[in-house]
Amino acid sequence: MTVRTRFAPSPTGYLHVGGARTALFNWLYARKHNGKFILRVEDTDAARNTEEARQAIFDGMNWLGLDWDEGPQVGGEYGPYQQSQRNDIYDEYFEKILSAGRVYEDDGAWRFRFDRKPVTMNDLVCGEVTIDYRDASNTPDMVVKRSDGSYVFHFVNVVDDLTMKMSHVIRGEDHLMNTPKHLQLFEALGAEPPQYAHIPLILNPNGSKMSKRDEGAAVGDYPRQGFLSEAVVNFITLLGWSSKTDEEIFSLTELIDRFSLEAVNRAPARFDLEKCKWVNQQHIARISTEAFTELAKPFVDDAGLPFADSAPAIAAVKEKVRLLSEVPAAIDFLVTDTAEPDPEAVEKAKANPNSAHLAALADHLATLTDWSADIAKEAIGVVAQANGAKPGQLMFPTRVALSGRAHGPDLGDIFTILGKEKTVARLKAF
RNA sequence: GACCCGUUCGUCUAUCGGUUAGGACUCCAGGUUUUCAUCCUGGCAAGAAGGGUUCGACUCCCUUACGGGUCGCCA
Repeated sequence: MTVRTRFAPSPTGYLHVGGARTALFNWLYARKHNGKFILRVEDTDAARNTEEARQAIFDGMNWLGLDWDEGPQVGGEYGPYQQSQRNDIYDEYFEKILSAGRVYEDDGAWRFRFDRKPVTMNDLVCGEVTIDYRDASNTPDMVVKRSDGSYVFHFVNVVDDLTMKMSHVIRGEDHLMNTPKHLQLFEALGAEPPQYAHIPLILNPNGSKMSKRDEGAAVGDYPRQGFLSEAVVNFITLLGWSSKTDEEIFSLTELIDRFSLEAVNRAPARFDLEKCKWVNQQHIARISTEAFTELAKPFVDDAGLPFADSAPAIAAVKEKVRLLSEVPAAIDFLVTDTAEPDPEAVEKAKANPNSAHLAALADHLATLTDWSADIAKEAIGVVAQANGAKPGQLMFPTRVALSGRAHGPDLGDIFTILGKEKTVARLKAF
């Protein structure tokens, strides 16, 4: 049997992390088992659907690197992949349950008559779960076709999963109680249901349900906040899944290799932006300097810094930032003369007695004929010794004088990028 | 309210009856880096509560508490 999984978002808002993780787990499962991953747009709620939301979902999926084998834009043999275009199919399947006597009219709408019996599902994550459908007051017959003739979610979802030949349905735990309904529909249609796996929801740091406009909720915000897509993928996979080893930094292909539904947790996980940033830093450390420079370019451009001059500076801060968005503020003093110094750092440096030797250092550096990181650093040692100080003690004042910051790139990099003239000038000015 | 699912350091998690309950983030302290960061070492910190079952329970069962989910002619 071929593994076929799907992500079935409704285009009523931006792609949020919960949906992204659902998509991701389906994608990982399909890729791991050499199956197919299908994207299906559940746009039956005409009033709430928007084209922007549709595009946001595509953009989010593309950014995360989750490509689909069948669906909008790529087609496939079980299309169309938008529910708004599948009405003939729904009519056809509705006719089946109608002629089988499983639906009855109620106020112009059509309700599906449940079999009054306990329904047991064998969930790949939650295990065996039984819901008792003998109690009709708890499980009233559901509307499958509205009085305006349109079909409701449960019906179209099942017909689509059936006709699109889904083998596994991995979805949020909020659908767990819907599953018996879907199982009954499959049974009424005489079809074999897919395997279900309900994954726990993602919660806010305070334990409340994560929803729109909560920090970190919108996938679309991550690129402009300076996250790498692989880092975000890595992090949200860790929310509810574990490799069972001490490792936790994985590339997309490593995740495919290690992913399994058995290792998915049952308890909801809270979203921790701090750890997400740390994961991002780990991924930045793993990519090449060239790749990092390219990724940082938009941020440098947006900050109005000249990218052409910035490349060496960007390379110098690769190991210093957690987010790409931190790059401009980390390099501005290297590529412009107008960067605002940090008053706290300046004050601290001025209070440092070794700052008194900076003038001597400037004079000494000015006499040098060759210029390199090593030569300049050696000069610090010479000046320090001449003034009865240790080389290390002169490093901090020099750093602040040149950068206006207490933290930053390696001093050698600063010397090299600034060059002799600017270095001497800034030391004197300080 | 009814029905489901869940509950290990503040957070993400390992543990599938016998461990000094391990790792990671955060925080703190050292070390490396003649500087900053990275990095390394160490530290703080957990089995919701109460009953069983068992020679032995974080692990299995029950109860309670707490958290989440679902109860639409939304998806």
